Amino acid sequence: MRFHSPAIQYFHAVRRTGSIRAAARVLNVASSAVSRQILKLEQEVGSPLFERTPRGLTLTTVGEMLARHVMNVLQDLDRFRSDVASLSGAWHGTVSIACIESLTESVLPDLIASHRGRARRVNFSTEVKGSSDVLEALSRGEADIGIAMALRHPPDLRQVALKRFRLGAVVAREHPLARRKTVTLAQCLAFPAIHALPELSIYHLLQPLIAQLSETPEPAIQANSIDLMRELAARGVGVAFQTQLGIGRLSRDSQLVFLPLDNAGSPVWSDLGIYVRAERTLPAYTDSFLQELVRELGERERRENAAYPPIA
Amino acid sequence: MRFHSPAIQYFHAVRRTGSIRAAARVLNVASSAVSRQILKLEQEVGSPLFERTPRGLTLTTVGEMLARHVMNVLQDLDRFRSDVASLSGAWHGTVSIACIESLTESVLPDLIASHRGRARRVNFSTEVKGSSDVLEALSRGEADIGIAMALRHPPDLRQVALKRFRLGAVVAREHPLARRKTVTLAQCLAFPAIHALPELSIYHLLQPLIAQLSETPEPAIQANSIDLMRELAARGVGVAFQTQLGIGRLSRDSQLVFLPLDNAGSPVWSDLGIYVRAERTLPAYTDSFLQELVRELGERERRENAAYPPIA
DNA sequence: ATAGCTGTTGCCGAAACGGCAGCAACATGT
DNA sequence: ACATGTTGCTGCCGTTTCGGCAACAGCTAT
Repeated sequence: MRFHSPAIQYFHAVRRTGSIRAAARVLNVASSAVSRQILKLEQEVGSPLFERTPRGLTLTTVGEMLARHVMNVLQDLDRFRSDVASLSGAWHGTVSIACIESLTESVLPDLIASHRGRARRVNFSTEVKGSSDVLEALSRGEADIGIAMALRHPPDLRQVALKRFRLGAVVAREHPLARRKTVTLAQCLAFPAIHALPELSIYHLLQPLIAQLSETPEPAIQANSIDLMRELAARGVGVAFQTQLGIGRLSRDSQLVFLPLDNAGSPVWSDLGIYVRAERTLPAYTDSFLQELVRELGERERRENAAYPPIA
Repeated sequence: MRFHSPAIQYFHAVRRTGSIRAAARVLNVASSAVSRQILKLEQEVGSPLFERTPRGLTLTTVGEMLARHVMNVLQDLDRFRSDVASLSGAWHGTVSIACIESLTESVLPDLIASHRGRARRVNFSTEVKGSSDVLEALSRGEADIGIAMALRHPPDLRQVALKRFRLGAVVAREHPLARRKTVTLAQCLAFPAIHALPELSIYHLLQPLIAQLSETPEPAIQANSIDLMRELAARGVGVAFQTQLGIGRLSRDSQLVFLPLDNAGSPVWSDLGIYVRAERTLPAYTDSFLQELVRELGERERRENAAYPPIA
């Protein structure tokens, strides 16, 4: 099923690989063929699409516009294909997800497992990144669904849902704070703290609050892995900070305790956004998973906010 | 600028014309070429796209799916072209509008005239239809922007805005009712009435209300032209019904009087919707006009509802 | 200088495309 | 009933486009 002109597909490959010869290898054709199609395209558009550098090719402004068009075309072709396939009962395809680390402990594996229980022939491709990288991967068409901290998102992305989770301190069961219901940041920082590095968005949530405190002790440990921070907290090394999403199972085993943060009487929210390319219609199997994802996150938001009601 | 394979464009032409030979005439190619491209497409998709009848070709289910894809591709290509053109300062293109008759008296001509005053090279193509035909033309890709009574719209259309206007009686200045501020339907029907035929949506707004009345006299005149109905009312033939949108200028000249309907103490609303194909990104020049249209209709809605405040 | 990478360009065979004329199937009008 | 107009489809054949091979110039790193 290859109705679109080779120029379109070659251009797409060159954009992804950043090189004509690399694109030719991926496409299993000679590099000269790719080169010629690109030159033909540039002639038809009337303007260069790439800047030629000794190391490869970079998109020009017009090139980026064409890239957007080509992405729309190819993604919609995918959708068409899946529509035709599902007409004859074949419900299969690959859902590509880019998300931040908080989802990997419980939300995402639970959802994927249960979804595959029902739809065996839907495959998944997941990639864990920082929030801004998630959005970028989505913009570049490298993922279908993105889950990231809800920052300002570029206009070519659509925020499907926005869920708020309370940020809290995470400590081992034996920790002195563990018996409390909520904690303030100052109370936490009286103990050794495990802080996120700036590449994690938790850093940007907590930093302004920490800056307001009169006394800011040196962090005992800094890390860029939610997983590592959680395990450190479980071993009693110190107080870590994250949403309860990231410690679901361990919390159930009662090794870890989650204490929602109390910031001068109000909660500290961590906003999670679900994103999709705006100029796109998702294939049915992808949309189906997206709906479940939104529902599940909404359910977790409801449960957690019921378990930890707003501070009066 | 013809990057897309001939198969795509030929298919599009065949879908529009409903015939291979007619498509060939439009495309300035031999019918055999078109026939072969369609056959090739069907072979690649693995399923027939058209049903062959002695009179021409009709889309199959798969064909409609492909038509949707092809429409997305070609409309997005248009947008890409306009994006590239506007990069070099050339802001031109054609805005295609399908709308109901109420807009033709004042709203649309005013807007188009003022828009062309600022952007001389943006052309317009307008087509007046019934509400459901407007939506259908939009779905088929025959128009960019649709304005219609806000009925249930198909899922492939997006309602950009929804504005409510009061339905009222329209009478000549000398009419006995002309001195009133508002009128009830019963009061109107005491006089000869000019009714809309079922093909106009006003019919479907008024019919349920008329059915509730104990006494329903025969309509003096039935018509399917807003324009004609207005002119008849101006000549004192009877009472016509419409929103004030349709009688803007004549009302200013005081030949006609608009009397908002009072239905048991509450207004009778006529909802106007502005629609766009959902799976589509509009070219910049089209979007610009759309914004103005929404703003202008919002402004009229505000002004009219201020002039005729809700019945206490 | 050598080796490795980049994109581009002649040359040539292969594949795709399009035009012409003719086919069968069906509808319409005399 | 017959002629004439459709419709889409199919050999045949020339033209255009595409792709592979090999060679080239430009640049980088060793």
